[in-house]
Amino acid sequence: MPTDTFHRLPAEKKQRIFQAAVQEFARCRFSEASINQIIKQAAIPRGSFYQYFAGKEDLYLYVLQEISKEKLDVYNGFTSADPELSFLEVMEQAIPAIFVWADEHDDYNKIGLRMLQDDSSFMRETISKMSDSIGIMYDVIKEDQAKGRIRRDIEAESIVDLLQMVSTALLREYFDLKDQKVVMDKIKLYFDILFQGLRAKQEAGGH
Amino acid sequence: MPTDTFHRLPAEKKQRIFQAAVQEFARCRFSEASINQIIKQAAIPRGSFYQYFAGKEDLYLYVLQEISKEKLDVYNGFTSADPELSFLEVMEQAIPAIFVWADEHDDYNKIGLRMLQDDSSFMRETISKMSDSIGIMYDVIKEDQAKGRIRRDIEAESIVDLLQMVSTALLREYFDLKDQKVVMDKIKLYFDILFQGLRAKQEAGGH
DNA sequence: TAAATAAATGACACCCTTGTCATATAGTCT
DNA sequence: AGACTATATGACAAGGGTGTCATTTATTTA
Repeated sequence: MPTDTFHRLPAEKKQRIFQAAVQEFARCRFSEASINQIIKQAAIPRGSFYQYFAGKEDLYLYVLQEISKEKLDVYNGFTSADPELSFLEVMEQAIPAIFVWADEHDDYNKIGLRMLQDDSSFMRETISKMSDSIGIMYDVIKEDQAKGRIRRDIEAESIVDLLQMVSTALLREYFDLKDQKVVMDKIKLYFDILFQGLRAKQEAGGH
Repeated sequence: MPTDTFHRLPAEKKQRIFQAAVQEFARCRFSEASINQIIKQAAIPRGSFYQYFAGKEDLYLYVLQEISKEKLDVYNGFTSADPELSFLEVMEQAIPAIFVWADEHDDYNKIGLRMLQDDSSFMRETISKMSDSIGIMYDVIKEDQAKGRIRRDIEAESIVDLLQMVSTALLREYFDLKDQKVVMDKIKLYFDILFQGLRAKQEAGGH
């Protein structure tokens, strides 16, 4: 919750500060991010910063909030696809698209990864408050389980958790590694293994 | 490579410094670890530290080296098991044991996890130099593939990579979370899914 | 226009960390 | 003991970061 003063600022200045913050939070973890760097980059004096934000936490939450607004649209785009497709099919289609999108928002995704690298109590709380957007997956998975497309002996919650684990690790590599093509291949392969492990067993062994 | 002076130190003092370093590197990432804290904890004066080590990197590598020595014995214990068991069976048996061992070496494992949280160039180099111990798994997996117990359409390298990904994520949770029993259950379940996805398809659908 | 309210600004005090270095102390060798 | 080498030690300078506050500059309101 930035100050009223901040909200009253001309859009250009607000944007300049937002950009500087995004850049800094993408550069390094929250705990290591420096207000000094941000105000230097945004070209605002030290005193002004504290007139706009209570501190680093305040700015960070503002940045996340702004990014969430943009992200929401993208999520909606994926979920409102053909409802006849199974969860696994949707995922198979969505994964490349998600990574393409991630490519175009390098800074935002870096911030997301940095969140996972930081284990301060502030970040734990922040992360736990953010993980709402995944809820959408549950229903689709449960439906597939009802239709006998996905193993019923595993809770949908666990499936989401495992998929998230692997996704996160892959996303991390995607940004760390030079050769992103290699990671794309990994993604296809590893999800194939996971899906194979998740698929309900067929009566007759189809080959 | 600590100084000769350090090596000539009485064992008790060396141990005191090592312990203090382990504690600090378990407390936080390398980049955030403070020499000040270490010398305070080890109760040695500032000047002495720089008489023993070139700097933080030097101390860190020394600590890793000492830990590696201890770790090696444990790895050997696991790998010299019954050679008749398949890789998946060995893993299923080893996983609980590994986590029990991890429990007893909380500090060392925290250090390991902190390594993954740190993406300085120093840490990247250090990590890449350390990942030798996994090589043992390849052979076992390849053998299982030859025997038709594991899918042949996936390279052993990839399998190790995927298993490591999930293991790392689980290990992280294991130490972050209060309720470690929950994570143990996750471990069983997720590896079950992975193994299911890795298992070579049988001709007739058993059950 | 004068008074009052809002915003901008940067010097300052304070905290933490790192690496160095001159000096003091201990140990060894002739 | 005298000389010479090996250790120990903590004060210090330098660098970076944070939050505050008295003061200046705009803006608005009466």
